[in-house]
Amino acid sequence: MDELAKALPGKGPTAIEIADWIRSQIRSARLVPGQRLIEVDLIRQTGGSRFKVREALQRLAAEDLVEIEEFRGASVRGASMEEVRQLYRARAALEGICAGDFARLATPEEKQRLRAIAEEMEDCVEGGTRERFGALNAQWHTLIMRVTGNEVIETLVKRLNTPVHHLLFETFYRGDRLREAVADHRLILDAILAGDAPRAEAAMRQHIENGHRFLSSLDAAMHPAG
Amino acid sequence: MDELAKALPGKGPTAIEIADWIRSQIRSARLVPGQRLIEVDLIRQTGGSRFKVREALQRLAAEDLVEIEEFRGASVRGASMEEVRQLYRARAALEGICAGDFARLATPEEKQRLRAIAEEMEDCVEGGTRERFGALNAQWHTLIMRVTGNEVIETLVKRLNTPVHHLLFETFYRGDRLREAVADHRLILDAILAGDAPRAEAAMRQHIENGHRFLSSLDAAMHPAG
DNA sequence: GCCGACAATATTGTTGACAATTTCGTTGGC
DNA sequence: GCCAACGAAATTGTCAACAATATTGTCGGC
Repeated sequence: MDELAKALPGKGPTAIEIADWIRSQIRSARLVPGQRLIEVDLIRQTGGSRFKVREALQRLAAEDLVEIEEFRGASVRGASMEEVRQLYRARAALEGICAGDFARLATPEEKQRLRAIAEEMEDCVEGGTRERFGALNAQWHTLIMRVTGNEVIETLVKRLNTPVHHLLFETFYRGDRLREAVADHRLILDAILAGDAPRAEAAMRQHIENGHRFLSSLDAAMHPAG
Repeated sequence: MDELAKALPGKGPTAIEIADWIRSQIRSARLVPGQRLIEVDLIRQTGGSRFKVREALQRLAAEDLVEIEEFRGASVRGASMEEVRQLYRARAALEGICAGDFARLATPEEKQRLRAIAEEMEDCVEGGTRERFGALNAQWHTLIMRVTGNEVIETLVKRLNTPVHHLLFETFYRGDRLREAVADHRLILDAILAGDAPRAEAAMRQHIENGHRFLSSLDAAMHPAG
């Protein structure tokens, strides 16, 4: 029983906090696609009122993270492989442009910071945990998006990632893919250090396409016949 | 009194319909940034229950289109020029990649359709109305995004556009800018017809950057001192 | 044993009333 | 005339009860 959530202030959690909690449950795969979100359970688990819970579900529905059907309530929406494809294409566009901007605009200190994270990731392939690798990876991508101060893009990418986040830890972060990712990062870093914006952008796009291809092949292996 | 909204079925409008209605009001500048959205008024105007109206507002808040403050309710959120910059950068990335895909993947029929719209827009610069031009422009951009079947990107771009949509009709679609836009479209179309994906992408990015620059200069003219 | 109809339960949708808070007008003092 | 304190009105936040619908379990017929 994970009835944690909020025991902090006198008041109950706000709708945004409840939505964040549900979102984190989905990201960590404690809530899986198709699973129904019963209002009473959410009230018990979060300590929020029914009203707040419903507001939170509406917000999540606006993000297309949950689906609300009349008289059937909310359930976690799973992305189809086709949707995952579109989603990765959007990420390639957004993060690609950020990588180019980074190569053009980042200070030497920022570039060194990027290199430091990349090197720690390389060590992590053999010795570290998947959690550590995932955290470093998130830092790496975020740092690139942050340099131009574009919070809009950062928010969009984070939102695009949410529906597939659990897949990464389940199936993605294994030896082969880790080495691939590290090699991709190396290519991107080289282009950035050389100040070659177009090459940095192209390498970033390739990196994200590779991620999609890997995910796609895993799915094909799991659902062989069509 | 525009208490239109819904007189269709026996039942009242759903939360999504109410949200759509509010969104359209914002897009058409009948609701301006900073304006407060009073629940009672929305109930009168849409015919929805208070509960549905509040659900709709939550959805819009999740889209960052309205802001909800405790005990002060919802108000239309206006984007700062800095945010507009970030937003146009995201659009450049997303629509740029779509233009490249279009050049690579579109059928000859689709390319001809794009050319037809572009030519109608050219006629529209002199003889037509701003509304007609705006509609054609939306068709043009949508057609490019549709060809790869990427609804995710299409939805994102539409959402990114919402906060600035009213500015376009207020200040954007004047003689000079119209001619500029038509010239940009011509460059994009040329690259697409030549099957030159990188050039199409670059031209689309330039087109969107130009749009931002124009908007930015207008803002600078209106708020001269800083 | 399998299947459909019916009842019981569970879950969500809706409404109304009331509490908390802000906003705005008014009054009184200076 | 201006300003602060006060109070009434407006507005939103919350809750509980009830209605509508879906889901589940049970029973009887075949």
